[in-house]
Parts: sequence; C-alpha cells; structure tokens
Amino acid sequence: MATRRRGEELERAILHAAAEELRESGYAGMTMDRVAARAGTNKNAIYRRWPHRAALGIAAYRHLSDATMPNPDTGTLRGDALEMLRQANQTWSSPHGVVLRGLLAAAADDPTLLDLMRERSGADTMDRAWLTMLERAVARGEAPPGAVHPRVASMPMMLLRAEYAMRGIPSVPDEVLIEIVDDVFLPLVRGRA
Amino acid sequence: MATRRRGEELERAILHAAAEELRESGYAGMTMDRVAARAGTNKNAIYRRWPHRAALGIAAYRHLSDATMPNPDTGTLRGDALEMLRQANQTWSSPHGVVLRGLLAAAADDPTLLDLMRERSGADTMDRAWLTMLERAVARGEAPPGAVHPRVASMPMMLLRAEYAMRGIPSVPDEVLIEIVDDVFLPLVRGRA
DNA sequence: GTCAATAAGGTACGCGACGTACCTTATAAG
DNA sequence: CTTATAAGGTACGTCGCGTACCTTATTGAC
Repeated sequence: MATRRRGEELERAILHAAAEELRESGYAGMTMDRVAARAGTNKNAIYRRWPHRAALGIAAYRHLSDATMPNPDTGTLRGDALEMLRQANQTWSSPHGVVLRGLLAAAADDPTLLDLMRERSGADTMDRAWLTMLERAVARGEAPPGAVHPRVASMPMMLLRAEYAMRGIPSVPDEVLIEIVDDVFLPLVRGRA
Repeated sequence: MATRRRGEELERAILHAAAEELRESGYAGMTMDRVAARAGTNKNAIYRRWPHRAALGIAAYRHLSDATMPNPDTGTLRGDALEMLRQANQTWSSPHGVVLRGLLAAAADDPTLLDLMRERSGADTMDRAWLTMLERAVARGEAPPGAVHPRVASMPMMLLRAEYAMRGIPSVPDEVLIEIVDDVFLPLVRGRA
C-alpha cells in the first residue's frame, strides 16, 4: 500500500464498499466485518464515523442510486400519472428497491432512522413532481383547481408503497398501476371539482 | 410441578409466554430463551413446533388481540369512515400496534411470513367492512353505485398504514384522519358517479 | 402390569455478528 | 523535530439463534 488513507478519502472508500455489499447481499446481508475488509480497513474506522450498522447502511444507500427524479410530460394527466407509477415500480422492484425495502424494515421502529431515510430517498421531491403534474393538468383544463392538493398528490405513491408492503417482494403488476390511476386517482381528481 | 405437560397444553403455555414477551418487549425484544424460561420449558419444545422465531412471533400475536372487527353505523358515510379510521388508529398506536409493526418489519422480506401475517391480522375482513359501509351509503342515496369498489374500500386504510410507515411510531393525529376522509375518500366517492 | 414408542427436559455448544477496548504505527501540523 | 490526531491490528465480551445429544417421564398397546 502506497500511503495510508485518511479523512475524506477513507470515508468514500468505506461508503463505496458498503454500497457494493448492499448491492450484492442486501441490507440484511451487509456485515460490518465484510465492509471493513472490502474497504481494506477495519471496523474501528467505520465506528468512528457511524454509530451503528443502520446508519452506515442508510448513508451508503445514496451511493447506490443517482436518484434521478422523473418528470414525465405526456400531454395527459393519465399518461403522466401512469408514467410516474411505472418508473417508481421499476425502481422499487429493482435490486435498489430490495435494498431500500430492507433498510425501511430495519428503520421501522426508530424515528431517527426513518427521518434519515426520508431525506435520502427523496420522497419530498417526489411529492413536488406530482404537484407540478397536477398544476399542468389544471392549466390544460383537464382537472379542477381543487385537485392541486398535497394529499391528492401523494396518494398514488402511498398506495403503491402499501401494495409492496402487503404483498411480498417481486414487483407490482402493471394492471394494479392502471387500477390505481383509473379507479382511484382520476376519479378523485374529478371529484374535487 | 405436578406432572409434565405435553401436546396441546404445553403449546398453549408456550404461546401464552410468547405473547407476554411480545407485550412487554415487542417483537425485537422477544428472545427464544426468555420465552422458554417463562413457559417453564426449554427451547427444544419450541423448535419442535415452530421452525424459527418469526413463526412463533406471528403465532403468538393472535393470542394478544381478540381482533374485534368494528362495524360502525353512524348514519353518514363520513361518520362511518372516520370511526373506522379512528378505531384503526387507536389499535395501531396501542402496544398491540407496536408489536404488529415490529412483526411486519421482520416479515417484510419473506413472502411466506407476510401471508401468515395477513391471515392473522384480519386485513381481508377489514376490507369487507368498508365495502358494506359503502353499500349502506349507496342504499341511502349518499354515494353513487360506482363507489362500491375494492380499491376505494381499501384506500383509506392503506393511507393510514403508509402514514405509520413514513412517520415514526407514536400515533397519527386526528387531523390527518379527517383529511384522509374529507380531502381524499369522500371526493373519490363523489368522483366515481 | 409390563414395555416399547413418543415426547419433554437439561445442558451445552457452534456460530455469526455487533460493538468495544487497547495498543501500535503512520501522517500532518506547528 | 515533536506532538497531536487518525488509521491499523487484534482480540474480546456479549447476545441470541438454532442444533445436538442424552436423560427422564408419560402414554398406549399388548
């Protein structure tokens, strides 16, 4: 080894190693010893930076995903909404999604960790995207002004999340997304006239 | 000890002990050794009946709650819906709810366990209750026939669940329940005319 | 009433994994 | 050049799950 890494550089190496472990084994399979070994360091260096495994897992998660926020503009509210849900469904059923759900499960009983998760997972910017989507629909005369409402905007994603939480892992079928849009979301928008 | 317990009797004793542990320490704090000790037996007797901790936890959960299904009839759809949500909110924020959420988190990555959970937690009968609620509203002329729809019926509970999953533990404030009913559920029912 | 089959009790252990303690060694800063 | 700071090495303590193996009680068949 040329020289001994410290500070920033070492921290990045640890996060990188942790992210790889997450990708390969999920959060449940990510062990501190393996992360340390993979980063070419030891557990001390990790515990000097993060208080416990969960914190490292959450911190490493951002290294896994670029969190590219979709912003579809298909010309119709229905098309936009379906596209948003499909993108989300794809993310959640990908390996990233498996990791994310593992982290959520681990954080479930610790509000501190949940807050960290919300930051990292970009749930807030997601709600923003839905709101601007609704605003565009109102501008087109496709939806009544009353439809621009935070609870309306967040509802479809919440239903999707709940779908994942109830059923097992693999992926939510496309018909369910269509039902969410056609049987729930659009009628709700209409009903808020 | 008078005589050595076996079969049914022993099984009940184990489940009872496990339920007590769940109540006192939640699922995360329920250890096999403590359950065995509390039941006055040893781990063998447990592992001969359940393959692992999670299975015991789920089996013991039913000993904790009587699962009394509410069926309010306040005369208005709004009143019924609010009452349902309030009851659910109370259950979920009680000690039982803490246990339930711990179990859900533990089962999150195992479809087998999730199925067990759904059986035990009576989610299906819950959806039934919402559907009959909607049917009553239709009969009163308070809602259009199109409102009787499984996704409409399950939506409010799903939103409540998601609220718990996102925020931490304690309890969802009543204003949120009111928003779910007034800003989402009722407009949706209206919109399905 | 005797005797096998079955189930419970006792005890110990392997193992994986978290988090900690303590010391040694390199690097940076004054 | 010296001293503070941070990294590396290594070994533990602790918990808790799940298993193995043997001893002891109970039951039911003969």
